[in-house]
Amino acid sequence: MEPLKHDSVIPLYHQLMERIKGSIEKGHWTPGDKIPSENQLMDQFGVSRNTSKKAIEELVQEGILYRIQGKGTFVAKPKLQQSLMGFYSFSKVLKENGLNPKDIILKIEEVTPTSKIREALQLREDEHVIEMKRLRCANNEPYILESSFIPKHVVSDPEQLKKVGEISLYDLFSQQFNIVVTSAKEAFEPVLIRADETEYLQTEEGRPALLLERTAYDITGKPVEFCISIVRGDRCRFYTELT
Amino acid sequence: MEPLKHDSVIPLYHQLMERIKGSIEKGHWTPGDKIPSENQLMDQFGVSRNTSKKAIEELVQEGILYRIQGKGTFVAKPKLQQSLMGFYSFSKVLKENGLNPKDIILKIEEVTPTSKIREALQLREDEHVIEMKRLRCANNEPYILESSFIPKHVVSDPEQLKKVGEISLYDLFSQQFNIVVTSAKEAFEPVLIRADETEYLQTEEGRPALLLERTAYDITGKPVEFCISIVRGDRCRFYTELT
DNA sequence: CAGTGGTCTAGACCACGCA
DNA sequence: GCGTGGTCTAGACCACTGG
Repeated sequence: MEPLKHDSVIPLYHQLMERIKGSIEKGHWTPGDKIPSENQLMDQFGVSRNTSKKAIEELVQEGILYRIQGKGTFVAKPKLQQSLMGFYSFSKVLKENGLNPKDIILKIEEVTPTSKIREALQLREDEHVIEMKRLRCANNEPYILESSFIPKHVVSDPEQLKKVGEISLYDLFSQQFNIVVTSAKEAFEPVLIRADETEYLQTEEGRPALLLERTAYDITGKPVEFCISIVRGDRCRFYTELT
Repeated sequence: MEPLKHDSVIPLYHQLMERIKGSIEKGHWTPGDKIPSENQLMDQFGVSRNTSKKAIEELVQEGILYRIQGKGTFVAKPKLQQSLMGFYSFSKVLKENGLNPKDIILKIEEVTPTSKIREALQLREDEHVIEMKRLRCANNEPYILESSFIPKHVVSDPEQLKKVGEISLYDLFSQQFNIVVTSAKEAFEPVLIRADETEYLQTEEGRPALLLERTAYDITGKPVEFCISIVRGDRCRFYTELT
């Protein structure tokens, strides 16, 4: 391990943060693992304890680590898994109650991205993406029609994507492709159900729906998924709190 | 000013945070004011610079203060005023650009609340509310049709509500009724424009729109406003970030 | 230039979790 | 009892802002 640059314009604690994030990215440490203590980092990188502490505290602030007094510092689960766990990827969507979620994969194929998708995923002109189209159901009723676009270079084996029936897409990213989704941007607007969507969503043309666009980013800030969802308006209600 | 308790179980930086927050609450310092520097706080309260720094940094984290290197530390505006400022009350709604917002007041009158409104505002059976219905425009085009329901007991003089043309409702609450709105809950869902709304929103029946319901709370957690908005779907796009 | 916040060091004592 | 994180001190040098 290279030493930190003590004469750099980049603060030591910031360099140390990058090292720690790097180790998580590379998979040396995974969620739940204990990372070295403040004293160990201090010796290992030749900084004071306050500096190693500051690096850790910032990462705790970012939700990447968590600490337990007397025990140690640990790698946290990606935040998105906390809020987007299991079913939809949208933050606070829910229709109360214990839904029985189920996904039907409609297609998985390599496509040429539209310019909108290419821009969102920051792709070069010639790069392809994998499109996965899913119908997301709860209690065997369709709620969401969703297409995920994933840069081809992040999906080592598209066959693996079929597993999204069993585990969530972001768990799959982390386990199969070694990509941890840590943040996302969303935009949404109300729309009407289109004729070609009625078949899947089992509703009528012109009914209210929400169009949701999400771009998901890995720990380095690189976009790894662009997702377009049509959400049935009669079955979902969205909540937020402002504090 | 009493000294801090150096032998308390409560950390010094935490006590100092309380003192600073207290000074803001009591109005000694108001948004934009410069507060004492780290060195001044250090001398004044008999702590080390790192301790006064930590207190300030925590308050910056909470959004109560902000710092500018070389200039000083300043009191920030309340968070809700940052996100709900001026025009809509919804957090991240915007259609980019410099809108020229304008509200048209359609009516202000005392009404008997529906059970839904009574529940949201936690009212007794016999309590009345003031309804204020507004058409909210930008660049002279209607965007939002909005009804605010306010418990009668918080509005000492309904005439004052007419001022919402000039200042925001929450500024009015604070200045006229001495109520500081500090949090809110929102729920939204896609709907279709109804016939009776077309006249105001200058659009056609059946077009996509967003129905937004917001309950606003004062600093004690008491609900002070329930608001129902119809937002034109073709003119607004909503953004959120998940981090 | 003096004052501010930003970074960093080298110490210290404490409360907590665990063996 | 030892290692952990939590708090705290007393210094230091730096970059930035303003007069």
